[in-house]
Amino acid sequence: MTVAKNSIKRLFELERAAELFGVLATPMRLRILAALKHGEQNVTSLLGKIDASQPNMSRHLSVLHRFGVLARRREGQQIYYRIADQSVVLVCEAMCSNLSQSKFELDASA
Amino acid sequence: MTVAKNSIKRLFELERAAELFGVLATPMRLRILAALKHGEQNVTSLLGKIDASQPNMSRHLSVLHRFGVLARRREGQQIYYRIADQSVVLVCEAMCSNLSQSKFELDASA
DNA sequence: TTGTTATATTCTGATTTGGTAATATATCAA
DNA sequence: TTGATATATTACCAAATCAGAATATAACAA
Repeated sequence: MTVAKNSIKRLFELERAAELFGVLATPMRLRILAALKHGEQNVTSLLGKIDASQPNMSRHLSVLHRFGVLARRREGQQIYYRIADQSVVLVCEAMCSNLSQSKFELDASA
Repeated sequence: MTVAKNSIKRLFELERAAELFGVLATPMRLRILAALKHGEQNVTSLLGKIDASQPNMSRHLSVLHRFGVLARRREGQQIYYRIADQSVVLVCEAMCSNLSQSKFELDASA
């Protein structure tokens, strides 16, 4: 690959990285990721753990899904979301360990 | 520390993490970080490598500084910026390696 | 002083984003 | 079919954010 093509590739990579950082730039979405860190859950289950209106939860989930962070499957009336790419969790953990050497965990009361 | 206090702490941590992700959610600021990755530079030097107006560069630098990502020192008329906390670079690298197994590097022509 | 260079700040306008409320869709059960 | 439950989408508003233009400040040189 030529130098020029590498440049273009890197340009887009930074755009894409910035975009993904933007997806993570919301406490709600970080809470969702933390809640899903150890396994899939359906929307109602998430609503029980995270303080959000149903439409708002749905929208955040769809953002995370659209950018490839979450995958989903339907089972009857429920839709189960799961983390699609564990490396995003690694990014969150890197950030959180940066912040105070504590873990990226969800406490239901938070 | 009590469970409740831990919850509050985690709450703020996620807010803070989201805030920092927001700081990284701009291609310009990622370019600045990539450019500073291997050592400090003054503003003019950065302007020579990154396509941005001077006021715009200055503003992005001040955001990065305000959130503790960059440190700076004055030397005569120039102000030199440097990465204050290398762990932020690790976060960027985690994100970029996630994106395509390529390195978080700046190519001047990008 | 005055002028020049380096950098920062303010103002403004366009765009984006998050939240709420209301509505829509999809699946299931009867 | 009809009704109920789970989830998504749309419409709207307020707040945040980015870029560009103009202006301001700080340091140096003469």
